[in-house]
Order: sequence, then structure tokens, then C-alpha cells
Amino acid sequence: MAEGTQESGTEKPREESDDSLSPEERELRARWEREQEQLKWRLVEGDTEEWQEEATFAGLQRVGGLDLSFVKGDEANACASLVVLSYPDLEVVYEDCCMVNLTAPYVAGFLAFREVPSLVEAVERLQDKDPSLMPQIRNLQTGGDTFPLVESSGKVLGMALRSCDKSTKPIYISVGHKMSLESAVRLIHSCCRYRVPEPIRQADIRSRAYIRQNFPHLS
DNA sequence: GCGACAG
DNA sequence: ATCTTGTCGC
Repeated sequence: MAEGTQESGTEKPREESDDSLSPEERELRARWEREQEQLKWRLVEGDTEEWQEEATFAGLQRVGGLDLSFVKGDEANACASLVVLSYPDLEVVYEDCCMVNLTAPYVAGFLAFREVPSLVEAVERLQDKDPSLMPQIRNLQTGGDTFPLVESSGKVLGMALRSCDKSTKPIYISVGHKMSLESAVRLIHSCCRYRVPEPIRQADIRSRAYIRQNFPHLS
């Protein structure tokens, strides 16, 4: 099962300077950097699934989308959502929204350490409830505008894509675990009704709706 | 003058 | 991330 394709951005390399950071923040950051180094070593690059070979992705039936939406003035409470869409129809066949309390702080460049644990829990809930709906690929919106498309070594890390016809603003795709960049671009493109890939878009819309419904704005 | 850091 | 409804265009 392939996983981890993500939308991300790119513009300029991240700075090395650690000027105004508290000791705690530096320690946390250092730990996360070490962990990333370990994870990087375990990353499986390239396609490993049969359906990735097919030009039409025949064999791919379920695509997952994950996202988090936050409560207005709250840094810790958010709604984690997991949606599963049929492929290639892109109809939502499963939805799970759940309030979570985040402990890890947001640090640019380390978003996964803050958000992924809650998303993994959502996937585990699905595994318990109905394994047959488990998506064969999971999409998450992350990334951003500040990491390079091309590594200093020259290795290509990501690609800009005009997801839908009349969209001036590109989205950025990067390789996923067990998925080549080429396949990722092709797949994401085929999942776009609008600029934002439908799985991610639905996850975002639904988690946001959940927040609005359960945390009505005051004043 | 603001922003310069992905969410 | 969040602050936001209707409106314009295809």
C-alpha cells in the first residue's frame, strides 16, 4: 500500500540560523531533526504497487485525504479528519471527524510532528471500524512554500503542477513513501476537480464544517 | 512600512 | 491554522 503523497510548496531554502529560539525549542528541534534523519533512511522511493504502473491507475479504488482544522483562538484543539474517496469517481465513501488535542508546537519544517499523530489515530480507527475501506493511498496537505524543488545535490524533490485548467497558481507535489514523483504528479492531477486535490479538499471542508458546527462563533 | 516560516 | 458573504465569471 502506497502512502504519503503530499501537496507541498517550494520557493526558497530554509535558513540555518537559530537566532531567537528558547532552549526548549532548540532541543525539540534538534530531536526532530535527528528523527527526520532516521525516517529519511527508511523512506522507500519509487513505485511498489501494481496500480501505479497502469496509465489509468487501474486497480486503484480508494484514495484517502487527511487534514486538520483549528478552533479559532485555540492553538491546541483541532478537528482531525480522514476521508476516503472512490477512484476514479472521487465520491466520498467514508468520513471521520474527531476533536484532538495537540501537544507538539508548530514549527515550520516539522509540521508532521505536530499533526501526523492525530491523523494516524484516524487511520487506526478506520482499521478497526472497516478495514475494507482502507485507502490504498493517503493524501495530505502539508509542505509549503519554502522548501526547494531541487535539492542542493541536484536531486529532484518535487514538481510544480497546474492542477486544473484555469488555475494560475500551481500546487507542488513531492514523492511519497512507495510512490515515485512521476506517479504522484499523475495521480494528484487525476484527483483534481478544482485546484486543491479532491481528497484533501474534502478533508479540509469537512473538518472545517465540524469546527463551525461544534464551536459556534460568539459576539 | 510590512514581511521575510510550510500549518 | 484563523478572520468571511456575496458575487463575478466560465
